[in-house]
Amino acid sequence: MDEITSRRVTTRKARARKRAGNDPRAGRRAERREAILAAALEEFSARGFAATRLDDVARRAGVAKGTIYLYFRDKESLFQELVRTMLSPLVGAIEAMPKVDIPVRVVAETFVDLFVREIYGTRRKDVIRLIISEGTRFPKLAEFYYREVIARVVPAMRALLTRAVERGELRHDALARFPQLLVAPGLVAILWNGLFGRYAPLDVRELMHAHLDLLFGERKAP
Amino acid sequence: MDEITSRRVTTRKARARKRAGNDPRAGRRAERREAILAAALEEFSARGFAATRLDDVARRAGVAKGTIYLYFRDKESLFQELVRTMLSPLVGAIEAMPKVDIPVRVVAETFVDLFVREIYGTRRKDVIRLIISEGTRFPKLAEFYYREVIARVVPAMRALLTRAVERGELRHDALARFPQLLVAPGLVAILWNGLFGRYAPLDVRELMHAHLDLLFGERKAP
Amino acid sequence: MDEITSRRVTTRKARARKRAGNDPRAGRRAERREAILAAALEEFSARGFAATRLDDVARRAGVAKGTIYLYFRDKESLFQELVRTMLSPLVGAIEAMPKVDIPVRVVAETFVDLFVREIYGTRRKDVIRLIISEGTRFPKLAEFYYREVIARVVPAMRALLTRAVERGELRHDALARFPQLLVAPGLVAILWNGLFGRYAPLDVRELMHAHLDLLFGERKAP
Amino acid sequence: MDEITSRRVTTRKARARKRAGNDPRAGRRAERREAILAAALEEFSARGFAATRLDDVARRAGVAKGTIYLYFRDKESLFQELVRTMLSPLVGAIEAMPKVDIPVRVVAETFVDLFVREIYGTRRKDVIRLIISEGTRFPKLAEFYYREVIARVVPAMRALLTRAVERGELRHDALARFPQLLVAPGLVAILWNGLFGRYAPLDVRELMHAHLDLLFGERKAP
DNA sequence: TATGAATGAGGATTCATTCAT
DNA sequence: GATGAATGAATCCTCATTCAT
Repeated sequence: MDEITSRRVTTRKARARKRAGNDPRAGRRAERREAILAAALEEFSARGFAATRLDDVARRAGVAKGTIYLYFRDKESLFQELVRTMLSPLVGAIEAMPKVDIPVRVVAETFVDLFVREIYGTRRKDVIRLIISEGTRFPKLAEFYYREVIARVVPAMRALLTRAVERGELRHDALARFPQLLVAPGLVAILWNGLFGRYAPLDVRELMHAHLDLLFGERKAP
Repeated sequence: MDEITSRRVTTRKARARKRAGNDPRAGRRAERREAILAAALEEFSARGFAATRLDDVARRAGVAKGTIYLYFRDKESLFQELVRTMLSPLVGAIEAMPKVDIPVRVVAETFVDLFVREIYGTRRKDVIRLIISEGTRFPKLAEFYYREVIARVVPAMRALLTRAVERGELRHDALARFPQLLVAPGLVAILWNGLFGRYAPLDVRELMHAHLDLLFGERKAP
Repeated sequence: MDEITSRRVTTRKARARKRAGNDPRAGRRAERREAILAAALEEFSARGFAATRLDDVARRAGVAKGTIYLYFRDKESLFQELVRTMLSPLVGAIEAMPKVDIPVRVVAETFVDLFVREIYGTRRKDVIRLIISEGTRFPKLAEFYYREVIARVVPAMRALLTRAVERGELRHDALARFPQLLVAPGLVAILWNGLFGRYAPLDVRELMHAHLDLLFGERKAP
Repeated sequence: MDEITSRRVTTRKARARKRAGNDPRAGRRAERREAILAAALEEFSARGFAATRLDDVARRAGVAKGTIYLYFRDKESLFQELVRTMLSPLVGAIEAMPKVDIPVRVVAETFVDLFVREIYGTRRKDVIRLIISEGTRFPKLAEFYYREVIARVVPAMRALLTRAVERGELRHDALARFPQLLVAPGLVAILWNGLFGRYAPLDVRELMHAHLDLLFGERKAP
């Protein structure tokens, strides 16, 4: 992760002030950083990494071109920090996943809801799309995503599902072997709507619940 | 689609010869075109549209940079023709899909096999990845793909599945409402292996059959 | 030379206090100015005028970047004042050169010693190097150096040497016509050690005395 | 020297043609290279490395900005090749220096003439100035110059002079110990005229002969 | 047709200078 | 006075596209 960290553009004095919690500039600083990241997300999502002009990011963020370089080493670093920043809350959420045994259908529904609410319903959806689109050219990014998200979520899901199999709640071990099958439709929905949304929008929630119906049988209430 | 057609840069004389079917240069021409397209696929897949240099495409194809422009209007046109060329055989195959009723499990397995063999097992996988990665920036391409592939496959699948529901072969209409659920794992496998293959390769065939098991219950033979 | 003078950025009040000789901030001000000039010498010497960043000068001087502008109009002005400041004591020393006639060998040795001690042995050596390196791009600076140093030293030397010729102390008028011949080896030593010192350091003192031996014949004591 | 070599921007075919000696483009290529180098010398001499704009070099050479990059990797490489190209004939000349013993005064005069004609009287003078000005920032260049020129000339001179001392032609070993003393005035002339030429031009030939007079006593013919 | 040298618009990055705090 | 964040002009370099050969 070493390279995915912003330069600290602060002097000793400023840092002292910040430690004391009374730096009036810290807030403004954070704000600008946010603005740049938001603008970057917008632009990178619309055009991809290579075709995005930092000029446009700056304009959209309402800062001068040079200002971006006060907050991020370079274009690549901005991109990587964007992804990292957007995903780290998710990492936190994953840590907090239930360890006790819960009916598998409940687990699945919780997971689906989490996905719909926290990813599909937010700009994180765009970040996922960016990782998919640019991951090949940013192996470091793919690795970060794998390590911080995938390598935590998949085993956790697998453990839950394996115990469900053992308890006889699931007929097959298919889902336990391939927890990816649970999210697959969610990812497809993200991609589909990005590409074909204008011709035939796909309702994620409907899609996901149809998916759960297939896996676990009809549910009672919608 | 007007723009997704290559300029034919041929003289009147050449065209006359070609009509007579005795142009010794026609084969050579087709060969070069193939070489350029093959090189383009390689480069675009590895780097994405914007980061690909026509210089590299030319070198890989064994032609001069200027030669590309004798076969394709510009970089964008090369990209679009690449996708179109790679997908058109698929479009043909889809046209030939069975109209009579066949047991749904057989349909699904045939479909999965087709996907694994004709897409996952070929460079078409890379084309799919390109559409996913670059589709946002090439709405015309997304539209082409939607019209020529999606808009034909999805309704055809839906019809087959709907009749299966009517025949009582399927408990739910979930799959009929969202035929996307059938391919979702296949797409995820393509993306997963592209991004995380080095850390944790995913076996498509296994994944897809586990998926079918979930949808239709355990099968007999592998 | 108008531009080779620092702006005095002082308020009326401050100036009043200073006139009264009781400004506690005057010392502090001079100190900072020194610090900036020292840092500037270091940086300009190492990187040349164009490649020097004021950021680095500020950091090295322990002040903020903006502070430099409270003491110097701009980068160019800082550079010019640096040279001027470093050379002015030299100008003073030159004024005090002996007018009476002294044996020429003694004059030469005094001159050589002065050069070694006051130029070669100090940071002034770096200033000379800077004038040589950047003089072309700063005609004003070259002119200042010519007017304040060269145009005083050379005629003075010439006068001394001419009288030595008249007194029969020197066989030729060569040295009188070209007093530059006396310092030439000194300059070469400065440049040589700057460029090739790491491969083959040149001992100035040895070099200069060998030079004097050539001009005047072997001396008695080292 | 590895890095001081231009990229070969030629294909296999082109190189084959060149080997056959019938490439009609080779001449044009060499011409352009010359034009760029000439323009670069002009600009680098006038402004120094950092302050020179490749835009200006291109304009002066009558080529487009991008063309420079077909001949030189980057600005630094252009600079280094410029120096190398200008000095290599000199290196050849040095190799051809007399090994047999010749009266020392003749050696010195030959050397001085060579200097005046081949360096002072040509653009090589500017290259020397560039090495002096920029050498600190281009250690590789200083090293190249040291290795290819200095490390050959100085020992050769020293050998000649040492033998002259042994033959009793020279009273001191001063010159043998410091052959630099022979060229020192030449370098000073280069620098002097670059800086103060407009106020007080220095005649190299006169200066050098005055210098020789000092070293060896009055000469017969001018 | 094929070539590849040449072009120049475009975009990332740097850094002197300004100015609100 | 002092600070250092912000600015944006300036410049290097890349690469799609053209065109003479």
